[in-house]
Amino acid sequence: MTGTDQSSRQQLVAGAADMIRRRGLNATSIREVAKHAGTPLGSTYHYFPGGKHQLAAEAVRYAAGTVASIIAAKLRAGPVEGLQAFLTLWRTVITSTDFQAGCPVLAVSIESVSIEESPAALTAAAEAFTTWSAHLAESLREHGVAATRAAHLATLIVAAVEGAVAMCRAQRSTDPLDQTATELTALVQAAISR
Amino acid sequence: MTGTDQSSRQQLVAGAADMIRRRGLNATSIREVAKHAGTPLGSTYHYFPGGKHQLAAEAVRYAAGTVASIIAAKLRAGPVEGLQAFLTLWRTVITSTDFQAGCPVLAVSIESVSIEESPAALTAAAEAFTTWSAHLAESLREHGVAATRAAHLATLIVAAVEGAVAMCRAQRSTDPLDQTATELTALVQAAISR
DNA sequence: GTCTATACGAAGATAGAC
DNA sequence: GTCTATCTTCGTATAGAC
Repeated sequence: MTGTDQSSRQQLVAGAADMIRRRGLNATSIREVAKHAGTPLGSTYHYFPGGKHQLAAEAVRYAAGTVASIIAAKLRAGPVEGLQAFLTLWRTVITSTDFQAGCPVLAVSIESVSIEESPAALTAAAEAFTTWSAHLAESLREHGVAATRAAHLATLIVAAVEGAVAMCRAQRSTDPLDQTATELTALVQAAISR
Repeated sequence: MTGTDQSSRQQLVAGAADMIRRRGLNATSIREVAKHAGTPLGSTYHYFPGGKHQLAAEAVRYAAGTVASIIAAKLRAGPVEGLQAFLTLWRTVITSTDFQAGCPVLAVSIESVSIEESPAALTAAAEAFTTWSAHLAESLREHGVAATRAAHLATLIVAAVEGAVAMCRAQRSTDPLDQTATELTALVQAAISR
C-alpha cells in the first residue's frame, strides 16, 4: 500500500464521482475516467476487480461522505445552520459548473434500475440519503422537535434539495433551489421555536 | 397520415418514455425502443429525423403532458386535492413497478448535461417542471395565497416529490414519499387557511 | 504487479434495396 | 415510403507482454 497506489486509486474514485454528477452513471465510461486520471485502462480493473459497479459504488460513498462531513460539522451550530450549509453546498456545485453538475447520488438512484444490475452502487446511494437525513433529524430532535416530526422534516429537506438541484439544471437557473431554500428555512425555524 | 402511422409513432414515444423513466435516458437505446414497439429500426428515423434527441424530447413532453392533465383536473377541487393527486400518481408509479420506474423528466434533467448535447429534451424537461409548478401556484393563489409565496410553495412541492421518488427507488421503500407527503400536506393546508 | 493490445458486443446513424 | 443490412464508434472486460 504505497502512497502512489492510493493516490491513483483515489483519483479514479474522485474522477468517477465528478463524471457521474455531470453526465450520470451510464454516460460515465471506465475508459474516460482512466484517461482523466492519467492511468491506463487496465489499472482500473486492478484497483477495482468488480469493474464499473465497484467503482461507481465507491464514487457514491466518496461523494456522500464529503457531503455528510460538511453538514454534520455545521449542524453543531444548529438545524438552521446545517440546512444553510446543505443548501449552500449544492448551490455552489451548480453555479460553479454552469449548471452542468448535480448530485451523483441522485444520478445513481435513477439509473441503477434493479438491485441485480448495480447492487453496490444503489445500496451506497440509499445509505447516503439515510445518513444525510439521520444527521438532520438528530439535530432537530436535539432542538426540541419530536422524533417522528424530525424524521419527516429531515426527509423533506433531503428530497426537496435533491429535486431542486435537478430542476435548476434543467431550467439553467438557481431559482428552484433558492425558492426551496426560503420555504425550508421558514419551516425549520418554525419547527424548532415552538 | 394514416391511423397506423400515428399509432406506431405514438407507441415509439410511449415506449421511450417508459424506458427512460425506468433506466434513464442513456440506457434507453433506439434499437430496443423500436423492438418493443414492434417497428423496424429504420422506421424510428423516418418518424424522428432528429434521432434520439427528438424521440427523447417527445417522450418527455408526452409524459409531462399526462401528469399535467391529471393535476390540472384535480386542482379544480382545491390545492390539497391537487397535491394529493400528484403524490398518489407517483406513489402508484413506484409501487406498481416494484420501485423500478421513476420520473422521466427528472432522468432527462440529470443526464442531458449541456444545452448542446440534448437541447430539445432538456428544454422539454424544464418546461415540464415549469408547467407543473405553474398549475399548483395558480391554484394556491386562487385560494388566497400571495403570489410570491404561492410560487415558492409550488416549487417546493415539485422539487420535494421528484426527490422523494428517487429516494424511494434507492431505498426500495415508499417511506420517503409518504413522509414528504405528510409534511407537504400540512404545509399547504396551513398556507390556504390563514 | 503494470500496462498494452485486443476481443466482443452494442450503440447511433445511414445507405440503398424493395 | 418501409425496412434490411451495414458503417463507424465506443462500451466493458480481459489476455498476455513486460
